[in-house]
Amino acid sequence: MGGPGKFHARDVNCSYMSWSDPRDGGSGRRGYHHGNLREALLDAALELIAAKGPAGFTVAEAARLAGVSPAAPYRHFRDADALLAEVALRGFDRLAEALQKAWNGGAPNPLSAFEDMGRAYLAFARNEPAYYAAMFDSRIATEAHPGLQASSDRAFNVLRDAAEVLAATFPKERRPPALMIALHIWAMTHGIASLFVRPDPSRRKLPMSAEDLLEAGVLLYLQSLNSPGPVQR
Amino acid sequence: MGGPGKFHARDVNCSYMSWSDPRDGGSGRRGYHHGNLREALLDAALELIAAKGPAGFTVAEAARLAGVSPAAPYRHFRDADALLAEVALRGFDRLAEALQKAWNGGAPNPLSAFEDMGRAYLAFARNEPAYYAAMFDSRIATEAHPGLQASSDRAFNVLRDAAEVLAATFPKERRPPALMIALHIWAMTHGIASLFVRPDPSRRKLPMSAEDLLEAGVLLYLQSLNSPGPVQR
DNA sequence: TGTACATCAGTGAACGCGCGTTCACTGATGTAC
DNA sequence: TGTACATCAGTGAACGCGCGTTCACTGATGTAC
Repeated sequence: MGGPGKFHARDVNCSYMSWSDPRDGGSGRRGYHHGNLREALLDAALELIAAKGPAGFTVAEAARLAGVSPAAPYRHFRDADALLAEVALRGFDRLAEALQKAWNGGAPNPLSAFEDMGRAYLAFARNEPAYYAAMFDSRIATEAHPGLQASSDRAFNVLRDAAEVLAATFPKERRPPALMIALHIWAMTHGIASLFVRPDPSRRKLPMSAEDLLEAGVLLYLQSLNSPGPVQR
Repeated sequence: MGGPGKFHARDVNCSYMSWSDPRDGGSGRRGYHHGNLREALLDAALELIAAKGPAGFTVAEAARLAGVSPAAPYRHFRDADALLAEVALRGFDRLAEALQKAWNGGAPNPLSAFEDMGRAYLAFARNEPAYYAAMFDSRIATEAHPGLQASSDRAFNVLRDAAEVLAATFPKERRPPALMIALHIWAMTHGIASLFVRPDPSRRKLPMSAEDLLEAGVLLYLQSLNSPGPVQR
């Protein structure tokens, strides 16, 4: 497995720079103190989750990946769940950031910005399966870890705010609440991401690109907001 | 934990009758041969998954629940994954059955039958979390276990056939393919079920009933199929 | 009806393994004076 | 600038545990004759 030294940061995320202690001159050796163990453990957890699913992560192996004794992680995390919860929290932050960036203030226009957000969600599921699994698959109870709920809400609120702007472009009569629109779009997007996109053993095949499927679905859904009346039976 | 004897069938599923060997006169004792070990192991797996998630299931504990030595399961399943795959397969069969029943041949009319199917999907996620987790959450690769893919397809085809019938009730011009409709509805339903319905530690709160959310979403989506033209910007 | 035999489901002991967590400890860091 | 000391991050050995899997076995079942 990749790279020199005992660490395996590889393509896990962007905090590679923090893996080697700045004080060791970049040689890869370190002294008694790791210097960045907390970050290193979070990176190791990501790598393990990506490789074996959220259940395949263990504190002992994360410590080994970080080149540290099995007792060391307990200086930074109360237990395995606390570490996983922190991974999930950071995942929500990254997702919120990605969605925010894709929405881009509603430019060039709310609809296409909205579609961009959907694509960003799928891209996140595809490119960050470890975060995605920690956020949605895992044994972590959202309520049990303070901050996690807030972080999750922050990500959803990006979607909700966008839905608010988008909804305002549609005729007012019979328009459903923006919150509901946001929930529908989230559910469809999340369903597509979970069933067809994330690189999991249980991923399903799809006779078209997931992006196209989502775009068509969102367009059809939103089209109804222009529709004059209720569906006819 | 419940009930007399060493077995814990409880409310796991309907095969309770098979737990006690018919040859022991219902006393709960059994001889050297279990008589229904395969079924008992599947039931035990369901119970364990329900209690601790798909990762919390182990062959040894399933054997213990079934009142049998840890080596016995290997007479019936090659390994733990084979057992889990069988659980998933049966889950798809049960889901297909539930959807078929809810669809009820499209009666009383395609739209309301379609809505009933959606509710049946949510009910399945709510009431059979163990099956649901084994089917969608797990480490089981659909392709690796013959029959599993077919079983999964069978369930989806119920939805697809229904979409076919439903689509035929809408104006033909600009109507998307029934397969696509089915995928959109599946994704939205699955998203709602996964995020808001299944009783998991990571379930989210919802400001309305999941059933109402889904019904509104499906109605809005289908409404667009009556709509005269593409969405206006 | 009885007997010999093949089949096969379950036994129980054993193996090596990795886990989570604890503990008293130790070595590095940084700060007060 | 130097020294004493508090703080704290990481050590390494140990614990008890449960796991998956194997093995030669044994007892029950059913079948041939």
